[in-house]
Amino acid sequence: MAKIKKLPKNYLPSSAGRNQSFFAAVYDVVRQIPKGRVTSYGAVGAALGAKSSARMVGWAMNNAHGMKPKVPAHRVVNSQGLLTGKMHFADPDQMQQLLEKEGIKVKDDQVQDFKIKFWDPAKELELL
DNA sequence: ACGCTGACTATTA
DNA sequence: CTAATAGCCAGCG
Repeated sequence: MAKIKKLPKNYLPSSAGRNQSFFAAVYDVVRQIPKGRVTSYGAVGAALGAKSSARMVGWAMNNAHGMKPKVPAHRVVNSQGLLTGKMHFADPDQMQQLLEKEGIKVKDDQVQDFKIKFWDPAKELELL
């Protein structure tokens, strides 16, 4: 796997061909999260080589609202499997509803079987 | 340019 | 178990 260190400026998304920003990479990864799976901010960051920048990932999600390519931010939860960012959705309950609709059980803002539903981009996209 | 903020995480008490 | 703290780094005023 090509190791990406600290988000090089010349990071080129799959087809964008344009060095957007750290967010482009984040969105790209988040969009690839399979239906019925979830991942964590730290995992996404780790896949980008910025494992310590989980906040940046979350912050990127904040910017993801209104993105043309829909970003399934509801599939991204914190390391505990908690829907910490649900409050940032148009409707707080939307996040849980979407997850449950995809077959993910959510109880009290917590993803059930989180370790089973967890999708690690760094591992699944190792060939990227 | 400087300081504050934040959809986080891991560590320590 | 919960609470507090430090590390992290890109935006924004």
